[in-house]
Amino acid sequence: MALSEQEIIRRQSLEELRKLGIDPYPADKFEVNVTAKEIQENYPKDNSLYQDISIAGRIMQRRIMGAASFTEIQDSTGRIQLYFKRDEICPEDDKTLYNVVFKRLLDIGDIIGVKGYVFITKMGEVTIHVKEFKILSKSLRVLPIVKEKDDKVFDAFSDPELRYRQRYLDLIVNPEVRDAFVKRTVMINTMRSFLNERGYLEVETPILQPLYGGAAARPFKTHHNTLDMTLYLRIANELYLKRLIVGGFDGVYEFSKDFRNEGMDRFHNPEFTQVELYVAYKDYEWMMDLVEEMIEKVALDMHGTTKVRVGDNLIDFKRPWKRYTMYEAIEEFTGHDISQMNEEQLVDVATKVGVKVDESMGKGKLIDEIFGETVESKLIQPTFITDYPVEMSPLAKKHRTKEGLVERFEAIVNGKEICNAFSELNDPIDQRQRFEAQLELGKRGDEESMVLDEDFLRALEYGMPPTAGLGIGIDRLAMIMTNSPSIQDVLFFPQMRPEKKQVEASDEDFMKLGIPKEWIPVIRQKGFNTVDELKQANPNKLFNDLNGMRKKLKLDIPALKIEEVKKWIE
RNA sequence: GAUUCCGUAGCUCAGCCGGUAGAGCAACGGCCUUUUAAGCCGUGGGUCCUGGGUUCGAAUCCCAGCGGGAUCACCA
Repeated sequence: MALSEQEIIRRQSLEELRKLGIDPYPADKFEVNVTAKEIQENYPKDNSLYQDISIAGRIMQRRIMGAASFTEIQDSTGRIQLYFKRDEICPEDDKTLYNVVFKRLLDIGDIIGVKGYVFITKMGEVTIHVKEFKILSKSLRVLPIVKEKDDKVFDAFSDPELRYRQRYLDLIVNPEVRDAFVKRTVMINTMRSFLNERGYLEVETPILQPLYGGAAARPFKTHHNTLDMTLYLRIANELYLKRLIVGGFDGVYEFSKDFRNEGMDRFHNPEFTQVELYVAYKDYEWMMDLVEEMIEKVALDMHGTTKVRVGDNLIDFKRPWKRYTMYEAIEEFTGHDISQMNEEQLVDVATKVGVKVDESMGKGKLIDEIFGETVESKLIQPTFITDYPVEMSPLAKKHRTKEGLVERFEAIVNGKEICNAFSELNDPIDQRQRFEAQLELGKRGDEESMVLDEDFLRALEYGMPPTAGLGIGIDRLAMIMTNSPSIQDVLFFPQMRPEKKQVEASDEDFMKLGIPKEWIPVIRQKGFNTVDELKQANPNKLFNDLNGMRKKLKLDIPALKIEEVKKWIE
């Protein structure tokens, strides 16, 4: 890859440092005894603090004025200004360390360690007066420079493609990105300790599964060589966790990466995270209480309040949340009471509210579609929707009193589902029939219908206690809790198409054609990266272009002759 | 997968009624010993995403491709 002018200069600086006996990548540790944040917070309150400090970070800004300079470094906690004074850095006659190393060979992006003391400048900024500094890592690429004044950001590093492909850069340059990810971890930690406090066991179950189950989705398929068999990446871990309940655990949970081979958009990434929880001897009513309590606690731990701003909405997670049955919700938002309707009447309502109806849709699917079309996006404040049609919920227990429904709920926040839970179906004979009904749906053309898992049925036949189960979409919840409009903002490395890798000929390949070494950079500069590309060039044009570049770059090498050029590409 | 918008210097962007490119920041050379997206003077830096086409001439117009965003479909 051809280097840009600035990259070449940085590599030259690197060499110069080495010539001066400075290792740009030293091996020894650099002891840090304070962070930028600690200084910013505590020094203004007590000016006797931090008079002998050692701190390290990345240079983010430099203002050089003759014999004194200000530099900002950034560590993992934030930024702080450094004050460099020539005669302090270089007390003797030799001013190289300041004039050459600091002023010329150091760049924005380099990582340095400094020792000194803290003071406040005339402008009122907490600053470290540097007594000595050490280069800890030389940066060879130019950092995008984001500047800020009065809360206005200049030259923001905002190109989504660059930000997602080079998340490390995004994290260096955009502090709010870093915050969102820290908050995501706070969220997960809160949930984990909430569940641990209740005595539930965190477990791990297979990601590679011979049968995929527990949800309705298309899987990723892979192959195990030794066993010579197809394996699937899990789309959920439900069926394995329930096997553990059969095995005698009272409560198990798993934070799991699941994989679904479906479309990608701002709410979907092919791999995503869920937490699933199963608790024996409980039901879905009990689980609703748990969800409310846990999510309220998440909001409090993350924001110190139950109220969270998400886009234009202020969402309040304070308990208790609203609860509707699905039929009530549909009636409230559409005026249609569908609770007693048959398939034909449902098709009629669905069509009226704008659902595209097709052959493969059963009664349950129709109700689900009507709900999705008319209700879901209108539920902004946390709301539980309960009692779903049995056809849509092959793993949920039949409702204790309502025919055709199951004991299931979803929590909807900001118009999106964040969790799904039920009283788990533990009747093995009913479960077998439900799987068989799924197979029927599959035959009708539903690509996401579930497959029959014989071992799971065998486990149920041994007997599973009544159990409440829950799945929470961690990424969705993180989006809401961090006010992120896209799932890509809460995943460090969202899925992307791979970058195009350019094939390039080596210097040797070009030299084999008889091209003098000093001309190779010129050829690359002209955009010829492979021998083939070069051979396809018109020799006269190539000859002209190369000599033109020689002139433009004022190269001190003899001009090419047309015969030479022709010989290369014959 | 469909529709639509976008792809110019390291970054953010202008130029797009066709005549081989500009600004700010960053870089380089000066001046400046507490500055504040520092300032001032000067300099350099570009396969204008790729490939075709139209044209005397394309960053600019047309077509195709690649990459990305948004919306829709599937889904969490």
